[in-house]
Amino acid sequence: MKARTQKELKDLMSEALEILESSKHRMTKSRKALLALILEQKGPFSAPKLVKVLSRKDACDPVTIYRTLPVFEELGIIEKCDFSEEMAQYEVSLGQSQGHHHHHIVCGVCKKVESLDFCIVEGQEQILKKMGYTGLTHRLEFTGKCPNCS
Amino acid sequence: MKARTQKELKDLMSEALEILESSKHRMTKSRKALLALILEQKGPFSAPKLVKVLSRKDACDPVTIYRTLPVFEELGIIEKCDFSEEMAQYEVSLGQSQGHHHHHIVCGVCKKVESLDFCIVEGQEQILKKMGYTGLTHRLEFTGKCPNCS
DNA sequence: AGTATTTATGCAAGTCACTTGCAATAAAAT
DNA sequence: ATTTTATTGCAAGTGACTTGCATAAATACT
Repeated sequence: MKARTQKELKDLMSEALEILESSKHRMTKSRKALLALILEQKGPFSAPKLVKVLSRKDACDPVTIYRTLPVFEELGIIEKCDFSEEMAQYEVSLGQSQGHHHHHIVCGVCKKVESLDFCIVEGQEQILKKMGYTGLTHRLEFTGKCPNCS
Repeated sequence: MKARTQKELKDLMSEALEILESSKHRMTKSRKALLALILEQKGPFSAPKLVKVLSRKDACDPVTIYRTLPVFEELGIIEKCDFSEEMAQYEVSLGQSQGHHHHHIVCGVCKKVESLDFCIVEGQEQILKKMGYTGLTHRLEFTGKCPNCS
């Protein structure tokens, strides 16, 4: 994922502000800082990653970050993307990225994450439905060496 | 997965013993207990699950379990099955189960894990190969409500 | 069998991601 | 301006897992 332009950042930020306001949530200093950092992420991000940046700047406490991310998730500002490894990963779900079901491929060497825009798994869920399962979701992650590292 | 029969247990145990002996590894009391417990698991299992049983019996220290599982993994006795959630999960990779690529579905309610013996993802990896990726593997996990919980 | 060699174990302590309780603070609402 | 209520930060805790190190127990050696 490429960096967002200034305009995109501004738009996404006000989109997020609106969501916060129109729910019973408050827009605080910490949340502004967190939101700004989240929006400038080039790819998926984890809580510890945000913690490192924000507590260095003394912008907000780690606990606040861990408590705010689920709030943002609930409001649809970010969503968990489950190429799980050892910690929770999120990505922005505002703007054009909204609601777009996709998977990732992670390079085992440089750890770069690339989003794939195709998914052929959904068809497979039909089989599970026939088996009696309901409310199906899935998580698919590819790992390999990216062209650069191969 | 159904429970293994006495005979299967015996066979798998001696298969494991052989592997241990033919490498430079020692067969100790702790490892015997751990191995026995692992083989009688009906489905995937985690370190903490084994810890609970074995340290209650005073059969072996938690640390030993955490140190032994990677050894067993390296020897091909067990393998990680990555419907990751919050902790590492393993399953036996000896006997008929050997090398059989498959995925799981986890019931979000009762947490029951079922193994699926189909996989249509491998074809999708071709696309990634064309993109220049090498050494591809993938991890696919389904979540839903099982027939009982639906 | 008895001893040397080397692997494996157990304990204590530490790390890392994440959570919880609670009093203090700061946003909205009035 | 003051009340109301959401939010924050600190301290402490949890759970999975790791590391260092001295002791114990397997295998190898004589």
